[in-house]
Amino acid sequence: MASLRKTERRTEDESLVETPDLEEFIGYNLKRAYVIVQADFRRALGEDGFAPRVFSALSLVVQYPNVTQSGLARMLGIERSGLVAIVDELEGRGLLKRTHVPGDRRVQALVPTDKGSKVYTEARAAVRAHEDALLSNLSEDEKATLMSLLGKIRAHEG
Amino acid sequence: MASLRKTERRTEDESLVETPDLEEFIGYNLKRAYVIVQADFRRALGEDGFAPRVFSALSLVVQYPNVTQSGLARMLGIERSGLVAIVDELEGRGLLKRTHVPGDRRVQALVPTDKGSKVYTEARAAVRAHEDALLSNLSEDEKATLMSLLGKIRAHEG
DNA sequence: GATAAACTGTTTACTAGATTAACAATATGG
DNA sequence: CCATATTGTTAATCTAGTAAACAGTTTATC
Repeated sequence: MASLRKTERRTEDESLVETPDLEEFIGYNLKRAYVIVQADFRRALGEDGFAPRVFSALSLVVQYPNVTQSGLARMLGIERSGLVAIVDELEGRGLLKRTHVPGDRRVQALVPTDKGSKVYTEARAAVRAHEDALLSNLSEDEKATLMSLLGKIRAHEG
Repeated sequence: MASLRKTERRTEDESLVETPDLEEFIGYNLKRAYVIVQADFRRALGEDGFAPRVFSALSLVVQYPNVTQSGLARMLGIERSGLVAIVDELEGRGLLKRTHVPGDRRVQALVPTDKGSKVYTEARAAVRAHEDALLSNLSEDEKATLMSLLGKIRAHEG
């Protein structure tokens, strides 16, 4: 009998079928995994929680107070124009303020409110809990490895 | 001096800043990595290449000829309604045919045309080349590990 | 065999996320 | 001073995807 390539297998009826090409592709697997994590994120944060990108923006504003919108967009890897709605939402919910900066009248630095910092800390705990639960079938080592490998892909940023 | 948690570091001006929380989250890293791979996929396949999801659909139709649209949607993890446009595109480009099945007048099985099979094989080569190039900083072992870890996340599918 | 329930492909309406191009206000570098 | 660049913003557009409804058809149940 001819040897089988590792991507081939026998089906119930003994016809020869390769395992789907798709499963060989990192991109496809990345997408499918991302969809799962993202859906669970939303489920975990509930009705009036944050969308992932809003959470990300708040996170950076809390950790880098006085960041400008341009700077924040750059960090998030999105366009300035796309950030406006996100900042509008966070400002509308009273979680940050657009403040202007003495030396440059173009920029408005983003500063978290007290409520923003508090809400962020709670949301972060919820996100951590969601990831811990969802990824409970990965060991700490495996999570670290995954991070590191994703980091190698992210090295192509910028 | 107090010890620093591993997420803390000194900045140029010696103020204490944790590394951004965001970077701790699998979801965020997954998303950023996915954006990069997806963008490179489109760049590599060019103007009138396939969008990732159209490529995925064609792949499955070639490997599972006579799959139904419902079945294909299930495999791809999307809604039946969302698949219609994808199949329309592939049929419009002459890469597959909707054919009806003797025993069930509801379903139309999807069959790749000769052109469809040929075009798929070429596209697959292009996608492999894109991934090989983009992920050239990962060893084969690392790629296999990444696949396996993404698979553990995908275990939550269905 | 009648009737209820379920499934298939489809259309329509909608939402989310994102990009591009343009703009006025402002800042910076020859 | 003048050209160039940057900032935040709006408006138009695109893609990917969902949800709800529908007609046609099949399956299950009584």
